[in-house]
Amino acid sequence: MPASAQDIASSGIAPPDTAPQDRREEVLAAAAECFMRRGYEQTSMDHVAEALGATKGRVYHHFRSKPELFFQVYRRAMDILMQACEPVAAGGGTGEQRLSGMAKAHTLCMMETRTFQRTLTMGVDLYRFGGTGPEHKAALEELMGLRFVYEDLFRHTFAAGIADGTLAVPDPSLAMRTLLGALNWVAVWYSPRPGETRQHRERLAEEIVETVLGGYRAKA
Amino acid sequence: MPASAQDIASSGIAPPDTAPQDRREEVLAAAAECFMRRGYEQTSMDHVAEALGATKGRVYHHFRSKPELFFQVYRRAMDILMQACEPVAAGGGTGEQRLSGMAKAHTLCMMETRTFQRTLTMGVDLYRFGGTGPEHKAALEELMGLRFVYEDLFRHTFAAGIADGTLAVPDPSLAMRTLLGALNWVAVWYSPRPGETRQHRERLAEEIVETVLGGYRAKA
DNA sequence: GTCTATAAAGGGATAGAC
DNA sequence: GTCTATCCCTTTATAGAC
Repeated sequence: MPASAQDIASSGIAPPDTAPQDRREEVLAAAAECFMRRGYEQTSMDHVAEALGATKGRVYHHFRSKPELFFQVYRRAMDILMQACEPVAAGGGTGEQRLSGMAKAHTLCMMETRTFQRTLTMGVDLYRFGGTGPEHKAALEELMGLRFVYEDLFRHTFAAGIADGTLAVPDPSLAMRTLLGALNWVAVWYSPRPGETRQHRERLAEEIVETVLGGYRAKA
Repeated sequence: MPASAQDIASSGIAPPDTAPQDRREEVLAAAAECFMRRGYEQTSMDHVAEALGATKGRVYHHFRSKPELFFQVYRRAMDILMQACEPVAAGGGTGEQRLSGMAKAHTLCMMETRTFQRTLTMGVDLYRFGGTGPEHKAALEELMGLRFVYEDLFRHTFAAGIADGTLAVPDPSLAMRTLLGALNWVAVWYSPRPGETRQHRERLAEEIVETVLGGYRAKA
């Protein structure tokens, strides 16, 4: 890393080797961290700035408002999930194999980008409780649409698995919800251990997926 | 009911047939109602007062602060869950039968006190990450303890089911987390339909429990 | 026991300096 | 591109009237 956030902030100018896109990224990551730790309402723009070692001026330069900042974090979270799961969903194998792979990829996202993913969860509440003004209704609708597309990957894979005989659920839509519920909850209780490696996370993800997909009852 | 909240508020005195404990209950119920409708962060003390047809003076007379009010609501939410599941956990039947009954009871709580339960699970995290001062540390610890006791009901039932051969999971603790994750998520996506009855909810709860406990793979 | 009025603090957003 | 200073509104909490 060429320079810390503090260095950049106190210098007042962006170093030549830091692209404008990356400066914006830094603000976005700081916001995700804050939203996860304190929730949306209790996160102030000052908190986000403080996490950057900067002041509000920098945050407002990159994002018009607090809702705007939240929406961008939400969108990024969705992009991460989609890029992780879509290739698996479109790949080869039985329905069960694809679902298994998607579930593992989803779980790893919950572990490795949990600040973004927790913020994503809050977005649902914001939508349902009307926590932001009606002027943002349209933006929220669009983000909810993204979520629906992602969920559809799972619904369709369930349907494919039923068709090829490798999956058995009474209702693909309900199955998608309970599966994603179990996996999304990982972002609530999981926290990385010191010295943890990618291998450890993959192993844990596999154990989680095996537990959930296999069910809890003893096999007759 | 002898008098409405509005009547009491405008009279300025408590009727002789209303015990002080019940007056406090009314405030608590109003707070719970607000937390259910708007979530914790978006609820102001004025909102609670408004729901009572009163002003803040009344709320602050019974509860020191907003965190105090939150803690009391949290405790009530835990009581609801505990009273629903503890009898089933202590009842008869195989481990699988008890777990099944507990899961159904838990799911019904998620549906019927939806936002209430969401405030419960999400709200504690916000406090744990240190938004409030150390003066609430003790109260917070106690509430976390209640949650642990509740989760233990499920852990122990998993262990019992493994012992009697009706359940099969690699790790009871992990199984508890994925199961409660799937069920807690119901509070995120569920919303009651117009004209919905208790019977509809029970049927849906049973379908959810069957999907989760049975697993998603086709049985060989 | 509840109300009105108000103090004190926090936080969103903007303007203009550098 | 970031900072400082500031406006204005909301919210928590308290003081004292009734």
